[in-house]
Amino acid sequence: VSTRKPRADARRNYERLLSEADAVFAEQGTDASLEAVARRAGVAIGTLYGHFPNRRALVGALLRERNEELFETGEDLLAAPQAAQALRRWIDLVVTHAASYQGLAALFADGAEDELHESCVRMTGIGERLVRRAIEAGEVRADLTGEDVFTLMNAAAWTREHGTAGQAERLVDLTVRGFSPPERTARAPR
Amino acid sequence: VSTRKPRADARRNYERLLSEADAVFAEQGTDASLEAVARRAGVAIGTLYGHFPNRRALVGALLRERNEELFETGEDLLAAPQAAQALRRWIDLVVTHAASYQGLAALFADGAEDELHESCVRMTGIGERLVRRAIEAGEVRADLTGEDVFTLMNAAAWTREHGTAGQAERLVDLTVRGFSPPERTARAPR
DNA sequence: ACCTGAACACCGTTCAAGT
DNA sequence: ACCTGAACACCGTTCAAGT
Repeated sequence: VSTRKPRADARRNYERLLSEADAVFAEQGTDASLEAVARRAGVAIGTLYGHFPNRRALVGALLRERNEELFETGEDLLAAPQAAQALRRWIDLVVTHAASYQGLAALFADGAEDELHESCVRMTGIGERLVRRAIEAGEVRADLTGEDVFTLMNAAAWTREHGTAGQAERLVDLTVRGFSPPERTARAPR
Repeated sequence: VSTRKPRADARRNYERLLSEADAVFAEQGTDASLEAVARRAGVAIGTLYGHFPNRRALVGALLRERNEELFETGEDLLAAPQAAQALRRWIDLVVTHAASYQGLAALFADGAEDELHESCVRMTGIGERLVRRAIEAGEVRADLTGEDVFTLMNAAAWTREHGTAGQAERLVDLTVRGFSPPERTARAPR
């Protein structure tokens, strides 16, 4: 349903809304007043709703742009030599990224048939592949799932929002330690 | 600054506000409309504010009553035979308890000089003693702190709110596994 | 095709007036 | 000493009217 040539002012308003939303959400979190976003973008509130039917749509459009780089790094990590380390690095990256807007973790976790949900799916996909690789390398326990990783990332991002970065890092440290496979009973002699 | 004899209607309003707040928060979370609470309690909104200057105060008063049993169980756990198991049980109890009102984890984590904060302090206190005992028994790593436990409890409670109970349990499982002390290098012969 | 902004509903919080 | 409820500020969301 894409029109080929959006009106020039519409395109400009769309862009300004996105860039002001980025600034406002970074300052005040994703619960910030949408009226404030419209005001700062210099348009009426109805214009904002014309482009984005709800808050999730606005955040979703915002992340589509912001996430490109993150996803590329994620793909690269799939080729990194140490599977478990790569997984850990991915977790740290996403947690840091998610903490850029306060409230984002909740939007991720709540889910809906959304563009925002698309971001989650892509994130989960990369996480799942990283997990599978680490399992095959015997570097994490065999029952670890992509969902476990998704859960941890959201929980840690939320902890960053509502606590210190240190607490969040510590949570990730401890949980990732729990990823390790059970102790081997005996080591084969050489 | 406590008056000895509060007026009978004031006392009744206070109680009704507490009990309706419990119901409303259980249904709609701690972000629920305070007007709705007042309405259901049959008092004007100003009466609610007269008794509780803000939302945190209302939740705090609510928890003071609700937590008594929890804290008693916590004290009992300090005498349980297996230190690490007791710690784990404590975590599960608090997570379940905290999940009774959606949004409670955020109120816990955000902190302030509050009655609500008092509940957190008592919770943290019990957690710290359970951790110390488990460290002394050599059942968890020596660098584990009460704050780690507090962080995990909040993160897991939040996960329960914004996901499934299964995800939250899994997060606790994995993290608690990370509590374990590093593998012993050798076992002393008998 | 898009934008405007008034309109409606709802809420948090305060406070002058009552009893 | 406590309660009432109007008042103010603010926000989300819709939609008829404009261009």
